[in-house]
Amino acid sequence: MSDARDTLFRYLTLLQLIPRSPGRISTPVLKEKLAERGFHIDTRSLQRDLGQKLSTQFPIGCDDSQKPYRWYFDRAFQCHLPALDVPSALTLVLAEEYLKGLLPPVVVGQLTPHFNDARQLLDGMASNGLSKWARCVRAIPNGKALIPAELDEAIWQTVAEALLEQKAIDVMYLSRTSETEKPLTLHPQGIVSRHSATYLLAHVDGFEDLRQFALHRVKHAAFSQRAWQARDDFDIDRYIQSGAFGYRQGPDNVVLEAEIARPVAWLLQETPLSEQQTIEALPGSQWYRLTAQVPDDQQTLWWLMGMSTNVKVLAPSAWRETLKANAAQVLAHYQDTPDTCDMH
Amino acid sequence: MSDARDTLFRYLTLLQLIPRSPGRISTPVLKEKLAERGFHIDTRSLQRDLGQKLSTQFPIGCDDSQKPYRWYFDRAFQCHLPALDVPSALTLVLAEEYLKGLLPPVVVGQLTPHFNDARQLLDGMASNGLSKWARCVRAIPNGKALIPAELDEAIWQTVAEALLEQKAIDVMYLSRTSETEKPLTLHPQGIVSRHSATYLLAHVDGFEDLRQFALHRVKHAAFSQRAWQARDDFDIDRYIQSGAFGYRQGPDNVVLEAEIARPVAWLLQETPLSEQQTIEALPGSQWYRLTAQVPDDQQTLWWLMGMSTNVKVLAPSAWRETLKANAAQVLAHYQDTPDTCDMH
DNA sequence: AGTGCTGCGACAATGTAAGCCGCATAAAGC
DNA sequence: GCTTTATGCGGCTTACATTGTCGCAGCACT
Repeated sequence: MSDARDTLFRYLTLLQLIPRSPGRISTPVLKEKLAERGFHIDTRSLQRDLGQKLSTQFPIGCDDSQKPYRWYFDRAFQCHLPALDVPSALTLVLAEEYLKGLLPPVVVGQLTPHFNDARQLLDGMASNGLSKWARCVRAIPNGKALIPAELDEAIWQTVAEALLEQKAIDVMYLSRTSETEKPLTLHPQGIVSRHSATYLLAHVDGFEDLRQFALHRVKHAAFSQRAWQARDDFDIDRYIQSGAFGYRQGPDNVVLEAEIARPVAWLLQETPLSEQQTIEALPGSQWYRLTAQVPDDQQTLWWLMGMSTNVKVLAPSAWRETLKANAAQVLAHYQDTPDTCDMH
Repeated sequence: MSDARDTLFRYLTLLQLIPRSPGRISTPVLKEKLAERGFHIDTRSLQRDLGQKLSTQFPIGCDDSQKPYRWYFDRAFQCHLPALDVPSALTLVLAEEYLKGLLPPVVVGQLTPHFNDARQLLDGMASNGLSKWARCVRAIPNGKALIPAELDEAIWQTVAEALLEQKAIDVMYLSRTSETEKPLTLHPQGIVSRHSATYLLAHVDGFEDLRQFALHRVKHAAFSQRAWQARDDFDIDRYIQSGAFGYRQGPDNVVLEAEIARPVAWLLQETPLSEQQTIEALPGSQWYRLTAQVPDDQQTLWWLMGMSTNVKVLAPSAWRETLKANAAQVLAHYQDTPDTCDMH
């Protein structure tokens, strides 16, 4: 774009081209990339920019162990333009609280520079006003927080890049059934993060069918020589709804009718089950009548199950039956084995 | 800090001082803030920087309806130094997918410039390689996603700022019980986001006890004249664990023992319930034996309830009894009202 | 040893930044 | 209605910064 001889803008472009610390970029490559963007400058100028101007003002490092020097940004550095405002910073902190329970630590770690920036800003305020933000913001996750699966940082990076740049990858995969590591060549098609585990959707080289690979069972990943095989008919939403992750779901919504206890009524008034939802008080009791259009999926059924005695489902009858059968089965479980092991 | 006469650095500082669009900053104020940071420049230079240099290269606007001109950044603009890498961008997209179901739209909206940045980067890649990132990344939330409560942007901003800068606020609050709006003066102490609703912990002016205020029931908020009342004995974690959000929890962990079905065993092997967890196959069946140290809280109990027939709890006996009683009660519910309304 | 790549110091020509001044405009005060 | 004050803006000048060029020095590879 701009071939304006603006030095400021060239500096900024330069700063944007230097990757964060695990990454590196060499001087000649930088020169080339700058040229691509319309900055045709002499190598010497670039060297001066890096070595004398930028590296004195920014946390920029230089790996001079090999001759085309490699430049990189400090791992923790982050700078936003415009600067973060207070509400945004607080939102970031909240977001981090939530995400820590949802994504593998490494993946959240990918964003630490951003979160650090927010924390720094809030800490800075704290030093004046003494508001200890860390002590006044919490996120309570939805449902039981399982511990996110461990995941190697390099693997996440490789897989993410392969998926987006449409490359095939060679992996060592620890099969769930056989407990042995197998080398595979995969053609990534999608990533699904469910609860606390993250899965790669891909098909194995030479095969046509799509399979799921838990990322934390990938032990090694590298870009492959093989060309990436496309599947243009692939639709991730259709794939998920087809039941691949245990969330089989009818194509249409169903109308849920139920009687709900007062606390549940309050909850649903504030955070509704769906856009179409009505709640009416049932005269002469603490109960309410709920009607809502909800998806016909496992999630909703689980939610109803968790509400246990606080919700009486009236329709659809299939759910009613499922819940009833479930309760009967659970009860049977516990009556089969009487409480001989009571430890009280 | 740096009184280095570096123009680049001054430009950057300047850019950081200009707020995003709802915000505005006037030229004299900018001059003052720059001086605070060690940049003592002539007003004329500042004017030139803004009007001729920056505003041609950046999406910066100027409100010249009143005489000290007011400057602001384009609402959607975001620039990171160093630029986002591909894995980070993908992580941001994933994070947004999750957060959309967890935080009020307005709060997530606070971060849209960040997410936009990521999307832009990925879109840029797509135009080359045609990898439609939007079609290959999904997050499946944990548990039933209720619709996050509506919340006004200005209210979130006011509350966040008040909390962090320790100011009291005047609000109009829609009481849950009386259905009427009441004016209150609050002294914010904390924010808790639970599931899809966000609560302000504060005490009412003149009272000592802490109360929760659902942010979506706050209809109006403004900074108050009154001085903020501190409560230095306040500990948000203790407050939550004391049961304030329906998550009463014993102080100690308990040892959960249970028999679990094969799919659950797989799930827990990948995303454990806790750090201390063992799973052993039970010979001659598809069942496994689980032992885990878990917190004694409602969440865990709910999770067990949701697993229904796939988990048979052996200990602690209190949970066993609870689950059993629950099942009995649910069953009773449905048998009280026989299936006369079956619609099949 | 020769060749090519890279980094670096020096230098001169060019370009630019920034203070200063004066003028124009608009709002506030008398 | 006129002055005062605050701000924006164009132009001028100078000191200073930027940048291409050159020469030299390591270093790797041949």
